[in-house]
Amino acid sequence: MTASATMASGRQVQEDILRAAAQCFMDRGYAATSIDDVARSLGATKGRIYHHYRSKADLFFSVYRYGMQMNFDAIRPLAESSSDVLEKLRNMAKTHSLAMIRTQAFQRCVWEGVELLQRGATTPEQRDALVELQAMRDDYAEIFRIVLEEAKLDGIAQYQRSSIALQLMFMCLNSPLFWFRADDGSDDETVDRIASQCTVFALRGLGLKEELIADV
Amino acid sequence: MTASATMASGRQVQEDILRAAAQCFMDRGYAATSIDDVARSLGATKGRIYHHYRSKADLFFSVYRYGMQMNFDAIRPLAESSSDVLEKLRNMAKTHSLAMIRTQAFQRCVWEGVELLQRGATTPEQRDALVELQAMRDDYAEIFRIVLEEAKLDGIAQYQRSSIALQLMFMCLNSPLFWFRADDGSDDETVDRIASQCTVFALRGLGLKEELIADV
DNA sequence: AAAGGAACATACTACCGGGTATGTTGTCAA
DNA sequence: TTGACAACATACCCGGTAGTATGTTCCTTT
Repeated sequence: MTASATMASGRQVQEDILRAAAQCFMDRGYAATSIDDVARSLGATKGRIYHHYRSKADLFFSVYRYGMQMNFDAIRPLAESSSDVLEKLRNMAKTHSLAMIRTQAFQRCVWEGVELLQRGATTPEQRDALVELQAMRDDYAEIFRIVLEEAKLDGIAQYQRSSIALQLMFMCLNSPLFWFRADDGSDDETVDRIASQCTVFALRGLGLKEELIADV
Repeated sequence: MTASATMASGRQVQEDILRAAAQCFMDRGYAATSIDDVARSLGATKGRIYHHYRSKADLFFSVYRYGMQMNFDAIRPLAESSSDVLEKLRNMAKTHSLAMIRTQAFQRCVWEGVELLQRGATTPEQRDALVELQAMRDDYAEIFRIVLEEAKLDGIAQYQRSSIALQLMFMCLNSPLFWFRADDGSDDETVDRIASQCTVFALRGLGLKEELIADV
């Protein structure tokens, strides 16, 4: 009983740290965030964090992984559903955009993690960790790419280079990451409207006809 | 003669520093870039840079301003032309996207500058400088917004909230900033094709009919 | 109840990077 | 020719930060 309570609170502590870290990394960026910042936002000190994570990079990577895991959990059931391509594409796009808003801090860390790899991650171990996370992210994008190609074959979507089309679609769906502020109008209604407009824009961009998008 | 030569080389030196700084800031981000990095990439030392710029922030802001100036120079003549709305919108969008690719390093700094302001810029003076630059950027976006609203009134474009539509359009046009690599296929042909696809995607997203986009 | 360890806090080190103070060299004007 | 200044390079200072080493407290297990 006490053991399970301890374990549960142990997990809770980890999640608290991840959440605080995600927020700090979003607010100031990876390089400009100090471990002390994260600890202070928890009302704690370094010791707390270094007890659970080996380094600043390790903490950041955990945030990255956690964010990607949430994305997979949200999208995989939709991708594996038996809906037709159109329905699948619309659902996945909308769900992804909603996830970007709802888990903004984590997804901003994912974004910066991608940039960290594009640049030169310092140590080789960090590079290895980033490469693995990047592979996770590529797998996620691959789910969308497959649906996209199928939509193109069905004549629903039209685009030239599929890699660029994928990038552009994600740019639209991810867009709220960069300008959405959680404090102003963060009721579900508003959030849904924002995600809708982003999704419609993305699907239009992919060449979907207006009547196929109307109810998004 | 020698005086003008000195002045000219003086300007050249400034531009060299700005270019090197833009590249470094793009490669590693503002916080992770040291003045020594910039100096080293110039085959020089700190002294060279601090002789021309008062601080790291000042250097960064100069890169920001220089990048925005290039954007204005490219877009203003188009916005002031007597073309109809459709032609104006297409030209401006395509030109902007091309500029993002061609002056990538500077535009990445503009992007990060916007983020720096959204976050809390340290000193008040830095904040003031960033606010002024942000105003410059808002003025630039305003040029596009006006054309957009006109296009909507003409029934050419369709969207809900114009602020979000503007964001989404820029996200698409700016997209190459984040995945384009200058080293691979950087011939004009390829660059033009990329900008085209981004522009088509953006215009579609804004609700333009297919026949109005065909020749972009 | 005693020992061992989990879960931290505190105190410290080492280094890096922004900024400055000072030295050096070439150029130009009087 | 000389002094003054531009255009740097060199040497140095110092604050901040990642990481570590060492307490301290409480809980759990036997």
